[in-house]
Amino acid sequence: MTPEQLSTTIVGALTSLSEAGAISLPDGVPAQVLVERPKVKEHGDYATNIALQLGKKAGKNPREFAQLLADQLATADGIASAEIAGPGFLNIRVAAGAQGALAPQIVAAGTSYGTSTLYAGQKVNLEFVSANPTGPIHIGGVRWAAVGDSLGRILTAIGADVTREYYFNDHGVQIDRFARSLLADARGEDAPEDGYGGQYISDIAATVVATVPGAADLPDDEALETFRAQGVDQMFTEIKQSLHDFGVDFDVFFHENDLHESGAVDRAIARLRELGMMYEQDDATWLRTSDFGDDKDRVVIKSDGEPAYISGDLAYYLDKRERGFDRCLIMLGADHHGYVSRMLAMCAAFGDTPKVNLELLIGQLVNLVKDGAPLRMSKRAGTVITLEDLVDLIGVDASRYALARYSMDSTIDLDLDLWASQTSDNPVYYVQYAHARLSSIIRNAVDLGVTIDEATFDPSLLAVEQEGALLRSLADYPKVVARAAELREPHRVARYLEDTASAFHKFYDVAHVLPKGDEEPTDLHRARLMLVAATRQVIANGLGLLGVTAPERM
RNA sequence: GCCCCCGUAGCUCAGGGGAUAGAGCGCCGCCCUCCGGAGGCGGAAGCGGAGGUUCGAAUCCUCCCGGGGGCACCA
Repeated sequence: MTPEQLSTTIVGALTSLSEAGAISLPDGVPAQVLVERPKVKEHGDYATNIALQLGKKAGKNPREFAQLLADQLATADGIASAEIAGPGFLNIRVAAGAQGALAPQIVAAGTSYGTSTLYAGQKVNLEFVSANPTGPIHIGGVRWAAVGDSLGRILTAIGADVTREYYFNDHGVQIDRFARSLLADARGEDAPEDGYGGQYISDIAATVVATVPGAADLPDDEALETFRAQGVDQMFTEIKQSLHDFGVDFDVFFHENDLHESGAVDRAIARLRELGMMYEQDDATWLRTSDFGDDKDRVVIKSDGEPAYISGDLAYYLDKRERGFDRCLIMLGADHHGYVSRMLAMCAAFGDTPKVNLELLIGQLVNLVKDGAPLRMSKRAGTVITLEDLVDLIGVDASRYALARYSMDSTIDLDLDLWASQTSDNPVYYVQYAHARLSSIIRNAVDLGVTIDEATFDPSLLAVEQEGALLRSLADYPKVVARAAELREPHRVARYLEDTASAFHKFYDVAHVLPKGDEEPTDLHRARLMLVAATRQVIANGLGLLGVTAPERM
């Protein structure tokens, strides 16, 4: 009995009551009802507020309505009891057998447990990181790498066809500054005033010189072009490698340059012109974004005839839509939130639906704390902490978990001493430890001759309170995944895993799974082992969605 | 000045309009003849403030006070 099944059961009961004329629902019987887990265990396994919601509409007081529903539910399969509480809550207890039946289902489903078809057939483009190749990925980008990749996994789990995309800005003045910085370094000159600093500039400059001997001695124009092309290439290779080592692989690296060279920018502008969304003023060409909620209109072609930055965004968005993406998601840092309204307006100007065809996910910044003080300087980049710095300090698993564990709406302070601790308590180890412990039990079971078999499994044996609690936690998983996907909130998966790990430890504390000493394996041992196997599967699946390893041993 | 995010336990953060607001860390006190004590149990401790909507608000709305980040014919 999962919450979804319970919801269906309640809908069935409402239907019966309605058909029997016991209640009259002006709006009809709802397709599903909210079933939640009470905070207080005395309130039962599940609770629903449906009587509070429908009572008034049905012309009855909520408690009276709840009583009718409770009586009807009492006859339903899998329901042990239904009691009215407070103003009209219905507290429901599920029969032990109905609850335990989930365990073998999870084991049979394996890695597919928790997946669904909510987004089946939807093509989703997920753009994240997209850092300029002028330096290593810094801590802000790392958050999007962790969260974005996890979100991609979660959306895939609900059936979406996800493309991870990195918008590679190789077009503008940032790149020029980068090239000039490299050249200056290679020539032993001071870095340009507006240039990039840090050891990595020297490293890359040296690599360029090694690849193209004499590059620094070329005439300025040629030298700059060589350092630009080679440097961007080097930097980008490095970025891809670090992301790959971080477990993040993109399907598409999209070059901004291509938009300009292919005429895509011109086409996008022409399209908007046809739609009547453009006008000329002060020798510039403007897009009417203020018609769609933006503060003011935006210049698309500057008075000098050059395209403004937004022109690339227009073309890029149109390109994604033409590639067949129903939903374009873009993850940006809080320092870019100013773009949101103009981007959504741009989407509307094309005749699309903002927040459906185009969604901008804004995430807040990350501060790192070590030894109680903010950590700012990188060994290699000098100015900011990089992805490699973070991985060196706490490892890939802890990095990904730590960054994905918090709501993106929160500015977070990561205590590196906590996340680096491998022997002390630390949320990622708490969850991984549970997985290792579960794996260990399963290993030992083999030695002791305890086997799980769906045919002989008796769900009613899982009657201890902690077993029920753990089963209910496992039953929550599909909904947690669906909700994390729909809200674009991967942190829900991490929090769920912590709750489930806790439920497991509580179970483990009171229920011995394997035979002690010379004891012969019993049905109870086998039933509990089934629960252990199901729990291990769920935790492994959840960690997989976060891109964190599920260790068999630690 | 305008816009976005945040303000919940000593710290870092969860909390789909529901009942007695949770977790980890830290602090105090307990629990190992047996499957991994990297665990479990108990305790102290909290929704920035004021109004409003609602049967019911940490959650929705308004204002105020704090903190962070943005407001180019830059990219």
